[in-house]
This record gives sequence, structure tokens and C-alpha cells, in this order.
Amino acid sequence: MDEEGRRVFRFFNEIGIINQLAGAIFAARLPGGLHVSHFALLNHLVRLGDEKTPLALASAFQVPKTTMTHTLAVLEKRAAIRLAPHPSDGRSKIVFLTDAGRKLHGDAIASMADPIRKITDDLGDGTISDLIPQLEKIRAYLDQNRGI
Amino acid sequence: MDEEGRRVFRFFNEIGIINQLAGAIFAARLPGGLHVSHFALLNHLVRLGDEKTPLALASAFQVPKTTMTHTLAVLEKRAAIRLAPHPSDGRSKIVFLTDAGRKLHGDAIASMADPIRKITDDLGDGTISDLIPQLEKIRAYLDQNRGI
DNA sequence: TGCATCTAGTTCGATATCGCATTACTTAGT
DNA sequence: ACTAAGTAATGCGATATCGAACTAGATGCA
Repeated sequence: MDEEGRRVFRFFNEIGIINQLAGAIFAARLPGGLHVSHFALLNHLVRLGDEKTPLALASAFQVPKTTMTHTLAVLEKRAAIRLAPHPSDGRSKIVFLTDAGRKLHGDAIASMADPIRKITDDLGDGTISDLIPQLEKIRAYLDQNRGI
Repeated sequence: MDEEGRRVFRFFNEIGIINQLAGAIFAARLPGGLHVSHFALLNHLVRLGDEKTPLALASAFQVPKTTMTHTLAVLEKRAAIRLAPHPSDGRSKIVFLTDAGRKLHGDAIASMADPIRKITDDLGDGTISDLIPQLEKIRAYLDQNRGI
């Protein structure tokens, strides 16, 4: 691996550590024993719309179908989502957000406001948000090159 | 949450997605059923030196002691590390890398060379590595503010 | 020294993740 | 229409993660 290769490797290493540290911060504040993966799914449904199939969600999160089955089962048990039969494909289902699910998502967002504010205050505006465009580019590239 | 807060939140979201996508790419290539967490530990020991205590490693990775106990047990079973009693503290242990462990790490690194090269080629030098300094700064901040 | 307190690591039980195989349904080809 | 191949979801078993409780050894203080 050449010099630039080692830097790229280092980049993913930093990404992993930041993800771990940030995950620990947020996980500790999520309401009602909500797991990060559960929140991530709620967030996806709120931001990008519900009425998705389980397989589409598994693909979006790059997790096996079985993992998504499990996550959906947990959120359904908490009444945060509702699973309805797919109207035109008897094998499939459609995931709907419930009002309780939207509220749970709102509560989770609110619970993160404090640490987010502190991070913003400490690091200064822009330190973090200036990086978003490049990260989006990298994320989009990786997303479009999954079999890599 | 204000505008900058939402951007910071978005940043961590992008970090999480990139981590997930990159993790999937690397996990698929790790030799001998090696798990990402196992590789991460080997990488830490190779890069920053072995002869650490389990607790120090758990702290470095921000994982519970129990998780580290498990990870170390797996790597010890594979003879990638060796656990010796701590010379001055009877409660503790010292983790040593074995030759097999160093080789396993080398094999893992080699297995990632191809995707790393493709990513570098496709995105162009600097697209990724230019971000490292800022990410280091953010990582260091989060590392020093764990109880946040 | 003696004892209360603290600390490193493990055990145990619960949940999350994931690969493999199965079931139910759809689609394609004849 | 019938059958083969493909696809969506699930059941099951194995491993990873993690919190609570426990054990053994270290430390602080009278």
C-alpha cells in the first residue's frame, strides 16, 4: 500500500473512532433504552419518508435482511412503526411510522440537543459543518460502489 | 436545535453511514473470518505498541471491559495475542502480540489494499486525505470529552 | 496491622448482528 | 396453464456487545 493508500486507511480509522465516540455519547442519552440502530431507522423514516419495504431499508442501511427483520420487530413491539402487507406483492410488507414513532424520534432528537450544543460551542461554528460537503461526496461514492 | 446544531447532527449521520459502508467493504475481505473489532484491536497493538492492559484497551476503544475480555479471548484462541500476568499488579494482565498476530495483521492490511487503491484512484488524491487533520481534531476533542 | 474501599478482570444473562436454510409468493419461459 | 427460477421475509444457530453482579487483589487510613 502506497503513501496515499495509508492516508486513506487512516481516514477510515478516524471515521471509525469518531463514530464510536459519538455513538457512545448519543446512546447514553437515547430515551427508553432505544438502541442506536433503532433510532437510526426512525430517523431514516422521518427524514426520507416511510412506506418502505423491509428489504429497501436493509439495503439503505447495508445490513442483512435478517437484521432488519429483527430491528423492525423491536420497533413494532414498541408501536413506533406498523407493518402492513404490500398491496401488490404478497411476499412483501410496507413499513409505516406511527404517531408514537414520530414522537419517539422527536424525543430522541431533543435528548441529543445538549451534547450537540456543547460540541458546537466548544469547537466553534464551521469546524464540523464545513466538512459535510466532502463527506457527502465520499458517502455517495461508497454508496454507488458497494461491491467494491 | 438550531441550524448549526442540525448540521452537526448531519455530520455525525454522514460519519455513521460512511463507517457502515466502509466497514462492509473491509469486513468482506478480512482473512479467516476475522471480525472488524478483532482487526481494529490488532491494528491498535501494531500501531501504538502492545504490552497494554485489557482495561487500557477497553478505554482506548470506549467499550465495556466485558467486551474487551471477549475480544481478547477470541484473539488468544487464534494465538494472535498472548496474555501474561501483570508484573506488579496481581489483578491485571498484559497483552502481547505474537508473531502470528503480526502476520495476521499484515495479511488483513494486504487484503484491503485493492479496495483502498480503487477508492484512491476513483476519488483522486487528496479528496479523502485532506480531511484527516480536521477529523483528528474532532476525534481528539471527543476523546477528551467523553462524559459529555 | 486491620479493615473498609477501590479496582481489574471475569461470569452470567439479555439483546444485536449476521449467515444459512426455509417458506411463501412472483416472474419467466414454454 | 405449468413448471423452473428468482425474490421477500422469517426461523434458527452462532458470535458480538453490553450491563449487573461477583471474585481477587490493591490501596488508604486509623
